[in-house]
Amino acid sequence: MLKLYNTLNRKLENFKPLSDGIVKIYTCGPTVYNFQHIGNFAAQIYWDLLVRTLRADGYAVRRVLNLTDVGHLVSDGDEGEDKLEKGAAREGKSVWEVAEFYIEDFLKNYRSLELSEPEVIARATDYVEADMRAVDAMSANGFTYETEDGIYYDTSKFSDYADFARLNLSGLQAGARVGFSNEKRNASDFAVWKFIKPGEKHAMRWDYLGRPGYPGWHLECSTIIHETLSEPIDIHTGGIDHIPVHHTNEIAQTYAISGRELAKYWLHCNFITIDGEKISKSLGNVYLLSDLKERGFSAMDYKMWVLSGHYQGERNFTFEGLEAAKNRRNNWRARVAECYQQSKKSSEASHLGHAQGRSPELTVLDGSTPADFSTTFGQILAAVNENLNSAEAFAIIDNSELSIEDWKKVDELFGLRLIADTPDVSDEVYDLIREREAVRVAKDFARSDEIRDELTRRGILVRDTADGPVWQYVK
RNA sequence: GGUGCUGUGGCGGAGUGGUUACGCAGCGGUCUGCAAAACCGCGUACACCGGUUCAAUUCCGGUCGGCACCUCCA
Repeated sequence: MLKLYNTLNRKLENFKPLSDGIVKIYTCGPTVYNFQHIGNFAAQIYWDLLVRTLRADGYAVRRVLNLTDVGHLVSDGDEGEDKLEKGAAREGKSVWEVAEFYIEDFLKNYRSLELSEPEVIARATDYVEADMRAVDAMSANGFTYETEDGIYYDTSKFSDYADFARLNLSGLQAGARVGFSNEKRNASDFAVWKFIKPGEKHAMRWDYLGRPGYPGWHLECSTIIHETLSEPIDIHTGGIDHIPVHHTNEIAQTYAISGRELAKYWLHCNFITIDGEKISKSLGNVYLLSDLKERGFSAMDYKMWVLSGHYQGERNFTFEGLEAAKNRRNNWRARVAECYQQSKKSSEASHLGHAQGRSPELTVLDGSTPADFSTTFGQILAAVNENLNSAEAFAIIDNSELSIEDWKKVDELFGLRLIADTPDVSDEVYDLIREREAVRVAKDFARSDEIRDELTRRGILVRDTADGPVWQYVK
């Protein structure tokens, strides 16, 4: 039974899909005006684990990921800059080109992390017509009002507005920013559509209500869910920073559009810090996956690090920690290589007739359904079912004997490319290993070392053990 | 000010009312032509102060830290 921590009621709950066997998930994706750093990808890794766990549990998953390619203002002051516009100015490109470039980069990195592809990747700009219909609906239902600079959501019309984030609206009032639209009726009101004033620069613009404008900052998620999955959905994921504003507003919008609940379960991941500090440009600690690669760490090493902790915990990234994750993964790969050698050994043994008289894997089938969680992989899956506790699952992997079939399942569950990155070696290499052992036993150490060097050149490390030589890939 | 998260051995990081988490690194040993690895063993962690309890790292209260969000942000 899968258990998840639901932000909706701040409790660990047993997961039950809205309709049997199918799980609808929406993930808040990146804003594509810059490179995504490793913290952004940590979130994607956690949500990928969620999807893979659900699939391992036998559910069909339908997931939508959005890409925010509509520019939004940097600040909510009237003269704020648009991030995409800013990026475009910086790079001498059009806003559309900027979005395209960073979407490509995001997807490239996303795939390098072996993250399962969402069924729908929705670009916000493809849903602007739908945004307009959404605003129409909210207005028709009496949730909006118009000001000089846009259409606003009247949060006082949604009595549950503060519930999700447990907001203290009067406190919000006190802290309200001065100089913000004085036409707003409530401090928590927000724009669902913004008008572009005459003379104002804004490359992305759409005509609506007889004037140019663009959708509000939070609208796309409500709209995309409405159009693709249709609310209510099972699970909505995002970062903890989304709780107070973005997700609160999504819930409010969806209620105003259809009167329905948006999602049954809300999962929020915590942030990672780097060397104990927030990831920020001013601190100069914004690492990209490409930066890690330059230091000799693969995307899989990073993923291994992310999965060695928990999505709700505050993680502290250090290169020392990454090194540990990398070593651990390499050790697992050596174990995969050992599986090949075991099966090779036993097939050779049986070829020589040594294994006669007993069938090696005598499985007793009594026709009953096997108790999934009693197997080695079952224990691993059970750990992950406890609110995605991959750290616990990793400890089980460390302490259990895994067959090659188990490793395959582990790869399916975590997407760590353990097998793909650890192919069995060729017969030629096996011959070399055998030859080396033969000459070594004959005490021809010169020839033996020569062969070892040759194997090293091919990336193969051979260790001499009491049970004969064992190979693994050079780390 | 508001909302949360968090404080575990050198580092990372789970978990639990009484039993070894785990990984990485380190140390000692075995093995070994060499090498590397492997294997075995080792560290008596749970911020502090109280309370509950036969027993608390694990529950309750307080204290002191650290961090994030509240403004686009995973």
